Amino acid sequence: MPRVGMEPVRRKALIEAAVETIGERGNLDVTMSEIARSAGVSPALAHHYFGGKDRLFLATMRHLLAEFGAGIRAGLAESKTPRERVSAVVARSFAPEQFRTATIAAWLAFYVRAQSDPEARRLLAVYARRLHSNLVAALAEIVGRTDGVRIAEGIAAMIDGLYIRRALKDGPPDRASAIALLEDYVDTQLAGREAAE
Amino acid sequence: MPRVGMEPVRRKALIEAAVETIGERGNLDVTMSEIARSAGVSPALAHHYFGGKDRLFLATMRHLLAEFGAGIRAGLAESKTPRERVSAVVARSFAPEQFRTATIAAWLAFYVRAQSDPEARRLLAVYARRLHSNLVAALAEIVGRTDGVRIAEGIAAMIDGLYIRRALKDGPPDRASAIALLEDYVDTQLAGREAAE
DNA sequence: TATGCTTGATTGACTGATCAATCAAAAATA
DNA sequence: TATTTTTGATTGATCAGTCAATCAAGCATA
Repeated sequence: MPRVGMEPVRRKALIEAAVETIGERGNLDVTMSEIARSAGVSPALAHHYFGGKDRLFLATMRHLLAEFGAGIRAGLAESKTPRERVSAVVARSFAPEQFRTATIAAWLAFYVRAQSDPEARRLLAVYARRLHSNLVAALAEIVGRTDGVRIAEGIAAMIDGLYIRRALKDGPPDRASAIALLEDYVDTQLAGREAAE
Repeated sequence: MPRVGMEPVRRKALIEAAVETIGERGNLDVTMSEIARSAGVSPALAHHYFGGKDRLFLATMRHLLAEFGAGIRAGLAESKTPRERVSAVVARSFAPEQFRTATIAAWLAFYVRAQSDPEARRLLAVYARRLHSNLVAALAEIVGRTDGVRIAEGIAAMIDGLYIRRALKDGPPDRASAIALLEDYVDTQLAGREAAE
């Protein structure tokens, strides 16, 4: 088995196995053995490459955050107007890879983790801040900074709320209705503010 | 020590200790010993009265849900108009007893629990359904059933989102701004819909 | 009023299982 | 042979749950 250059392959396999295992279980009470087995390696190897369970979890969070961030950036890149950028953030937040049952469950589990793990908390705070500033930047061009900040908070709260509520439902996630609810919020808010200017 | 009639006293103390302990830790990885110590009794007594950790957790959830439900009912009782009832639900959702750091953390932990524990899931589903039907009943009187259902979903998502986001912040919860964001959502939505009728 | 019985309350000590982490050694490649 | 990859076996710690024993308060009886 041991060919040279296996490290990045194994790291990736273990991280993806962690997402799946956590997603299936719905929480972080998964063992290193389970994750390793799902990745097709021994538990000892997982320790070898990540140094411990905590660090495997953090690496998994970073992976999820990086994917999410890449999606947002791609969406922003192909948008022309500020209004389109808002829609892009919303749409990418519910992109199929993100709004999957396993991914949603993992996000939720990591939110809880952030309550007690400062590094996990810091990572989530970074994500929240970026999302917020992207939204504010776009919204401020339409309705000014003050209202932009408020609407951005409403959008962010609604996105997170739809995620957490989704975690309690059965069946496949309904992306379309989530996006529709958000778009309706944005439209209604912008209509009200523009009229008030 | 052992006076008769201690059972209800101890049950209550243990449940409240569970909320505090879970709230401090931020997750459900608390031991029976910790909860029992915080309640001032031995771990064995906690097992004696609740039969196990799982059932203590479920009893704790029921306690939280019952308090929440009582708050909502009280708010509805003192409201006259449908619009007031919506505001009452919002305000009571962020009532000081509910929107406390420890309580919020416990809610979040129980949301995760519901991913793997069917009974926990059932309890949360009951709460969600009641909240939804209360909101829809009030909103339908103002904008009709179709829009009422949609706005109710938006409100519920935003409430849950503000809870989960609150869990990541430091310092005391800011109830006022949470309520303001929700009220703004409701006002803007109702204005748009009424105008469209 | 004193005596002893019953019952609920309470605990300390123990057990069995689980799991993260370690390490020395094996296996495969370069 | 030297290096990287990989694992089996082991350890040490943690905890939920159990159980037999203790303790205090009421209750009945004499």
